[in-house]
Amino acid sequence: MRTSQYLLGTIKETPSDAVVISHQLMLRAGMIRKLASGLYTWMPSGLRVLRKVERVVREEMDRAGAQEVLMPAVQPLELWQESGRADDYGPELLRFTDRHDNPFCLGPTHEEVITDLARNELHSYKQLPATFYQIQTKFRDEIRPRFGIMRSREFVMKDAYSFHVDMDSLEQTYRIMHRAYCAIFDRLGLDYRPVEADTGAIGGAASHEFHVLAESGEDDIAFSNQSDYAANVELAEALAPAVERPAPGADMEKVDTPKARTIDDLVSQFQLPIEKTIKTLVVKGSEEGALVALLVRGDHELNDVKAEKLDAVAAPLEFASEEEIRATIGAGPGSLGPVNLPIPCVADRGVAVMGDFAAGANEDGKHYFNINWERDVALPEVADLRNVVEGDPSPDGQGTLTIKRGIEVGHIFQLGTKYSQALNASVLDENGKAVVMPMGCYGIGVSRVVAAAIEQNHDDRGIIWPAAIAPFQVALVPVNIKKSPRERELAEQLHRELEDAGVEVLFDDREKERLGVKLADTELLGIPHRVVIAERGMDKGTLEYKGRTDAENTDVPVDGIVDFLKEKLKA
RNA sequence: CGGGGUGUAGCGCAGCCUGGUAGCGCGCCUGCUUUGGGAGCAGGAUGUCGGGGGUUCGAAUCCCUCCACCCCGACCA
Repeated sequence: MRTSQYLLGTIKETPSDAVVISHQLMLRAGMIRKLASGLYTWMPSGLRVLRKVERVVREEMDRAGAQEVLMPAVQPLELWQESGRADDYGPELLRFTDRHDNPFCLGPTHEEVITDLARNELHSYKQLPATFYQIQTKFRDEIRPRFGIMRSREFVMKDAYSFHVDMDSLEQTYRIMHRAYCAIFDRLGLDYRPVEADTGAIGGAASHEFHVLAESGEDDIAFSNQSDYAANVELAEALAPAVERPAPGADMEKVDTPKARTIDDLVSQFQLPIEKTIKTLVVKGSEEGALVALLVRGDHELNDVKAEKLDAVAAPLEFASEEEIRATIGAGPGSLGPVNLPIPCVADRGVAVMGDFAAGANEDGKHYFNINWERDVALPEVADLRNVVEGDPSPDGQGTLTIKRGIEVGHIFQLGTKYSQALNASVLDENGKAVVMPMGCYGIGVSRVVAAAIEQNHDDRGIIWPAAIAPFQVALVPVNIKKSPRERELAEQLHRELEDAGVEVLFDDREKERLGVKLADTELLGIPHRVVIAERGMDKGTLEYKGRTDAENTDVPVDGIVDFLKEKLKA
């Protein structure tokens, strides 16, 4: 490929509305352009990367025995009514009608369509298990698209669905898919973790998310430093502390704290250790109008997924307003605590082992210090309520937890019969009896993988592509093709030889650009290998090679360069 | 959806407060020079100042309205 004939589209200045690095670099490198909020055009170099990710995914899905299909992006809303999701999907599902006034939607996912296919095509247990996948454009009308391709409204996804006679078969395929996903992300060259995930409203037996580790990720991932344990922080269990509750020390006292409305105020104004304070969070109860207080240590955070699971607490979790709190407790937020609290209360496991701690007195501007359970107030129901923090013991008993940010790029799920039941997708088993097929579903955000790869692999000059997904393998850069016929001739010849050898090469044949511009462009685009053709080296019979992450140039003999590069590409 | 912000040349921005016919840098086009890390000089093209309405002799600027885009949204107890 010749740069002079290629829509490179690199830009020097960073567009002002891009906040994450992958978005900035994709725009600057000319990979994408925005059409509207959450909608992007893939430019030539970006599409090359996207296609490479697709290829790896396709190869591994095929290898895992899945069959590729392609379903329509537009779906009859009728199917969604049949599954019951038309009502609970909400405005993320873009709906519209055709000219006959029939309702349709743009597919955010394809459970309904594939299950419809399965009920029409699968009739016998002998056809099972069967796994179908597609790589296709999805649309979700996100409330707030952001971070470029990372959270866009239209995006490319690989979605797969498996059908089974029984749960054993589903589990088996699930394990195969788990392995296939690991193979995919290994090949893509990404630092990732499969983590246990919330099975959410759908229930189901098991679910794993695949996260690419990167600072800009939107999820917190906790994993053990000594075992394979990894889980979304939403899910990671905070074990009960191994220590006993200490015996009470000082007497409880009521203290005037007029200027302490937050834990931070309290800690700084009264020199209290933060681990000796309690936050009292008031949320709506599951019964109409009821409030429930949740207690976590001052330095801990409430985990709303855990809180929501409590019987007494309303789901989804909703915090009480200041007015509601005042009306029932008689004091405002900032002065709440477990002593003399007129509403039910649940304490975090960590709170249950505290002694001589401080909390609000349920009177404005007053706190109790040196509270002790049982002596001053009965110990309420105890539950795991908080987010795990770095250094907590791993829930599997091995090692301690590290927490890192992750970008969710894959999610696999044992669905069970939610959709097959609703759409009546069943087969006859070996006894001639109809069984509703348990299903699995398996997604990879293909376009998001591209952004995640950049988040994880870049420097101040631009993108550093993993070998498997670089848009080009080699950049061929003559210093001054206009002035030097020798350089031009050699460049043309190498270009031919490399292409004949099956190497994907970007030949920078622009006459008007200076060397610096050409080098900066190849670095911004992240091409892994670069060969500079210069008269200076040609006099000695050498070319200059530099890997994208190399500190120094390497001189390579002209007649050995093709083999040299082939060797590099093999590694 | 709530809160905040921004819309001026292809891109990044100034001008707006204090109304008087629109500017800078980059990019683009032409020519000459230059050529080992984002060149120099000279010349040139490009704007419904987001849309609509209003105030005014006169509106990018003031007022109303609509739209688009961006940012933030338990962490406070």
